[in-house]
Amino acid sequence: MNEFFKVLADETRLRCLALIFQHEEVCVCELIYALALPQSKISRHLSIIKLNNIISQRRQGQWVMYSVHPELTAFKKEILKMTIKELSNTAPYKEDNKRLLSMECRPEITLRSTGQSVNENNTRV
Amino acid sequence: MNEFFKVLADETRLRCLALIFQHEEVCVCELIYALALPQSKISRHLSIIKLNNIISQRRQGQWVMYSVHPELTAFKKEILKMTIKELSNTAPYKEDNKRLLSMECRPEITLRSTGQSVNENNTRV
DNA sequence: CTAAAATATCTGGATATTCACATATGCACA
DNA sequence: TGTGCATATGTGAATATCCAGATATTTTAG
Repeated sequence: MNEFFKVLADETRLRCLALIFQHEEVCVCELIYALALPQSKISRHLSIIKLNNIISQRRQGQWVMYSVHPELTAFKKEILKMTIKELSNTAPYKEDNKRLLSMECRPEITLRSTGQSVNENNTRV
Repeated sequence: MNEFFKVLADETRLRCLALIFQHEEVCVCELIYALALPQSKISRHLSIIKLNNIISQRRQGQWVMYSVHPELTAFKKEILKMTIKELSNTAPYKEDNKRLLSMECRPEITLRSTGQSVNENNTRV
């Protein structure tokens, strides 16, 4: 359990988690854009979150999409939901969300508009 | 907020918090006994929790009693309440609680039975 | 096959955390 | 005033974490 809180004990990881929870599924390049942080930093924090089974990833062509882990316990999901609700209207979380929404050519949008079904023909890791 | 989770990201601190929340008010020697850890370790972690305004302390004679900070936000209180509920029946939290209850001459009990007045007939442990 | 984009991982250094032990401080009581 | 209990804090070593920059891997496009 303290390992779970260790994951939440870093602002970069909370910012990633907030966007993933609020947008269902985001790819790494969207997080890099929205958080305006170096790619290696985002990628490393995502791998820490994933190691703790909070998120899962799937490759969609050239992109890797991250989403809430389907087997995340109700308790952890509730903690995250409450925390993100608490943070979502404060800096830098609010701005992160704005930047993501203003991003052009988002992979997620591209996938949806080209009719590629995100949930059907792919397996989650 | 990530600072708050940093406090929860350590098992010793979670164990201290669990007993403080469950018993309203406990002193350091009770925590040392219940957790069976070195005194300096308990004291150091308590000061970290206190620095984050999660608990407050008051001196009662020779003892220092710790309790939930009266101005702890509803959000943080709820997170802690949920977390402790989740942990209370697992090791080592369950055993901590048992040991505390089996402790003889607990200061808290002594204080209650003497009507909170420590200066009259308080005997040493 | 080659190049470029997206992502992951390695590396070394800076910083933070944790710990045990020793010591200091505050309090009660004889 | 001295002694002992309860608690806090200083110290240095061991360990963990975080970071930027470099490099590796996978995939798509040409």
